[in-house]
Parts: sequence; structure tokens; C-alpha cells
Amino acid sequence: MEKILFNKVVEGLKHLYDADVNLKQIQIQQTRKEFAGDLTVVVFPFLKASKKGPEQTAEDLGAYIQENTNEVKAFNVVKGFLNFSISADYWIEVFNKISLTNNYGHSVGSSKTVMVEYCSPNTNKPLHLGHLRNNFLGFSVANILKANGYKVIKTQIINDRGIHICKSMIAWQKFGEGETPESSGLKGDHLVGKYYVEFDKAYKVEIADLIDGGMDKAEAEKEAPIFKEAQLMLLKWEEGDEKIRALWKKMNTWVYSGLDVSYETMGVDFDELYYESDTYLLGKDVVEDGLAKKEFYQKEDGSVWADLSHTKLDDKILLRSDGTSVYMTQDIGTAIERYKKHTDLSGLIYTVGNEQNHHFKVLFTILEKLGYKWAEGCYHLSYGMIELPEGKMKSREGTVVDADDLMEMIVADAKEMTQERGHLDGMNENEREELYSTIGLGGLKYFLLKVDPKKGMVFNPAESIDLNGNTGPFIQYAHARIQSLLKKAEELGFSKEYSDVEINAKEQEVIKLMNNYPSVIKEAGIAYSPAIIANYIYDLVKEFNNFYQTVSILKEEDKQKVAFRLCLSEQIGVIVKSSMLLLGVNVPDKM
RNA sequence: GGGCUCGUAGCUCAGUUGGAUAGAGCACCUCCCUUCUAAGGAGGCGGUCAAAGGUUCGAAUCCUUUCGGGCUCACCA
Repeated sequence: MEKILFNKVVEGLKHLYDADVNLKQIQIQQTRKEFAGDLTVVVFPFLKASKKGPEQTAEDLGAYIQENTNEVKAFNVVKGFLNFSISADYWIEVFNKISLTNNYGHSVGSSKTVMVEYCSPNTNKPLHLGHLRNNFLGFSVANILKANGYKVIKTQIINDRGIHICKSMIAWQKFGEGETPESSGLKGDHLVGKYYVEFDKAYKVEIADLIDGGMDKAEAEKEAPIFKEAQLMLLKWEEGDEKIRALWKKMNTWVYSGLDVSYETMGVDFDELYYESDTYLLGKDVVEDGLAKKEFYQKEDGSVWADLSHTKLDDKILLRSDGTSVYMTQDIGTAIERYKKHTDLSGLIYTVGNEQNHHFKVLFTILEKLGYKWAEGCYHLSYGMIELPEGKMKSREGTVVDADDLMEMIVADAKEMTQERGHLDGMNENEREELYSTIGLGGLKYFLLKVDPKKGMVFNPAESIDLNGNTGPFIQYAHARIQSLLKKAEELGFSKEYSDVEINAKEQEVIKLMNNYPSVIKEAGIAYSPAIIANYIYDLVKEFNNFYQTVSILKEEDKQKVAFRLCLSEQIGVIVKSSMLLLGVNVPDKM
């Protein structure tokens, strides 16, 4: 419809004023709800051509377009805004098309492949609240890109080596007394995390002792025996010391089985895994090669640097003076590796917090400098930190919100709420438990995804999650109502066949929103933003609730209207379900 | 100090490439279940869009400055 109107505006201006307006000046937008009409043309840009005031120009143009366009039923003018009302028949036609479309809103096959990386945990501790935002975001963006026709490879790089792992290992050796997940009943990742904390405790005591002995703080931090042990262990690990490797392997295996449980609960998965222990040496040869080709330079001490003076970025070290690599080096190597492995890759999306904005800017700049054209397809999906009401989460101060604990808590809340007001009749115990988790996790996911990813957000675990208002359960509830309605209609033998029907204003509003779904998916794909989807669903459901509450569906006497309203409700249910799945949220049929 | 970024109702957030009287939810106050699921709906209260300038028919949105947060600029990962 926008296109039709657009062309008519061009045509009208030509006819009325013999004017060729810059096409970019034609703005067609959806009419705001407080005004009559469906679509609005802003006429201010045409005043020069018409040499008339805004009202008169709008009147002229409106009259011409109504005269020459079948779908336009009426128009009105408010200041420089020309509002058109589109005929109900047009909207019914729109709805009919939507009903007949499979996978409505999804695009098919651009045949491009993109890789989406998210989660990428360290293996020395369990996941926390920040990881939840990361995982939900990455998983949802992957879904959204699929809906936009891309082939998507979901991946993560598991940071399974380094000094942090050794800290857990040392502490376990010293204080663990052979404790295992089986013996302690702890989830593997939590067990290993426990020893990471134990390390820190012992480390602090040693530092304090050294400071008491007259050492300054910085030196004490380096000289503490337990820290030196960890460093030594890392060296041995790199040398391939068998005992160390065996311990490392054992503890990582515990962590993986723990993480798998978390992923299962979160409802996320991966197509391809990378391990840092395999990739941490990558990139060195590329850097050495680049040095030979004078793409990088070497300082007198032997360290190798990328010259980034052509940008606003500072130069970046790539190899230390002892020849070992830094984080950036392996990121360069890993990116190259991925494009080698997947020759059809057209994009690589890193879901990583915004504290690494600078890192990725530098990474992409270096890749471009090295002449990799695909570097422009790399994108840092940067998201803001989650803060607690009392401020930032600090692992040192023990204010980190554990992911498993939080999910368990939220599901427990959902259980309580659901038992209070839910429709649980006829559900067995398994189905009930599944419902609690659908509602609890749905609420959590929606809560974390409805906010623009780029922005930081505040999360209050104590208040848990509102289940009223703009929330996951609000939307799930609407879906359950629709299914219940359809079921009842079927039981009562109502037909869903209609041929000639009149629709009211509410129904038309809902159809207009449904009509936007495909462009919302596109927009969300371009912006890598599940929040756009979430806000859209909310608007749609609010509109539906309004409709549902004001008109009676099954008590309507006109059978045509009943049939149409059932179809309308059914289609809304389809869109709600499909869009919520893009967020990784399931919707129940009963709740 | 340099770079990036944010500041919208008491709180949590929307606000498309600049467009109409800045919108939701929570909280607070009214109403609406003998009617398809009240986890719902209708209404009320609540704003100097951090501040000041500028650009123009028009600015929460673009530019400049100021104030106030955050991140970052390691031979750490």
C-alpha cells in the first residue's frame, strides 16, 4: 500500500504542480493512533513546489489521490499531515494473504552463511547473569538471521586454558582432598568454581602476610607462593606435562558436563565448538609473515606491533619480546581459520560485552590492514553490562548472580504464580513442571531481550521478575487464551469459513500490525536486535487483548464475523508463537 | 589525559531516515469477572527528554559547549 501511495504522490505532484520532487522527500508513515486514518503523507517538503500553504497543499493532493486510487476511502488534513483511510476490503485482502503464507514474515534463502559466536565461557567457574544476556542474545540473533534467510552456524570458543584454570587446579590439589562432582553432589562447573574462590582466599592471606613482612602490595601479589605455583603449572601445561594435562582434562570435563546442563536449561545450543587450547597458538605465523612483509613493525626489544596510526587507535602489540602471543594474536588467527574452514562465510558475529569494544575495533582494523576483504563482514554484537540495583556485579565481592541459581529461582516463582492462578486441570506432573519452566524462563529471556542490546540495564533479582505488564508471561498468556478460544470454538462446532465480512476498527488495527511483521523481522536482522521483535510482539498482543476484551467472538450473531474473528485470532497466535521462538521463548497452549 | 558511549515519568524501558499533543510497564488511585482464561481490559496521577546555545517550516533525535555516569587506551586474559 505504501508503494501505491508513494507512486500516487509523485503522480499527483506532477499533475497538480508540474513538479518533480526529490523522491527522498516523500515520507509515508503509519498514522498515529490519535488521528483518523491509516497512512500519512507529510506535505511540508512539497510546499516549495506547490507555492501554497500546508493545509491547501494537503487538501489538493488528498483530493487527487482519493479520486485516482481505489483503495483510498477518505482523507483528512491536520496541519501539514495528510492522513488517508484505506478501505476495509484492502485490509481483509491483506489478512487473507497473511493466512495463506507459510512461515509468514520469514524470508527464504539468501544462501549466505554467517557465523554467530556467543557464550564463550572460561572453564574455571560457572556462568553468571551476564552470560545469560549473552547467550539469549546470541541465540536469538541467530534465529533472527535464519528468519532473514541466512544459513547460520552457531559457535563458541571455550577458554579452557590459561592462568585462571591453573588457579582452580592448584587450589583443588591443595585443598580438594579428591572431591569430585559425584562425591560432593555439586555441578561440575560449580565445583571447579568453588576452588577458584578457594585459590583467591588463600592468595589474599599470603599477600597480607607478605605485606606484614614489609613487602609492598604489587610485589606481594607477584611473590605469593600460591600464585607462583599457578604460574609454574601454566608453564608445565604448555610443555605438555602429563600429570598436569591429566588433571586439566579431568577438571575441564567436570566443567563441560556442568555447562551442558546450563545450556539445556537455557535452551541454547551450538553447531561448532572451538577450544582455546587448540587455537591459542594460531595467528603467530600470520603475524610473523606480516612482519616479513612489513605490515607490522618490530621494536628493539623484539616485540612486534601493528601500526594503527592511520586510525585514531593506538598501536597494538601482537607478539611479546619473548615471542609469545597475546589475546589479539589468537583472535586474528582464529578468524582466519574460520574463513578458511567455511569458504562460503559472509559474516562473523561476535557476541561479546561492550567492555571489549576497543578490542574488536582493533581486531577488525588489523584484519583489514592484512588485506582480508571479509573483515568488513565481521561484526561485534556488543551488549551493555547488567547492573544490580546496588551497582556492578563484582566477583571479588561475591555479588555475582549465578546463572543456574537465578534460573532455578525464577522457575520456582513461576511455579508459585501458576499454581495460584493457572489452569492446570488435566495436566500431569511432567506437563506442569514443563509449564513452570516455560513461564519462568520465558519471563527471564523476554526481560533480558526486550531491552536494546547496546544499552546497559538494571536487574533486580530480589524483586525477581514482574509477570504482569510488558513481560514474557503476558504474551504467553495471550497465546494460551487464543488456543483455549479456538479449542472451545471447535468443540462447539463453529465454522472458520467466511466469504463476505465486515470488519471493525479494532480488527483493522490488528491486521495493520500483522502486516508489519515481515519488515520487523528484517529490521531486527539489520540491527541485530531481538528487542525490536520483543517490542513488536508486545504491541501486537496489546492490540489483540484490546480486541478480545471489547468484542465477543463466540456470542456474535453474524456467523461470518465469528468465522473471521476465529481466523484472525488463530493467525495472531501463529505470529505470536513464531516471533517468540525468534527470541528463544516457547509459548504454552494452556496456562 | 586521548577514544568510545550513555543521560527520556518515582523505578524499569520504548521512541524508525528529524515530523502531529513525547509513549508503555511497574508503583499509586478509580472502575470492569452470572459473558470466549482477570497473568486481562478501561480510565486517572505522573515530564524543563541532564543543562545551555545552534541548524530549520519542524529537534528527545543532527552540531557545539557544559555537567554527570559507564567502558576502554597493558609485553592481563
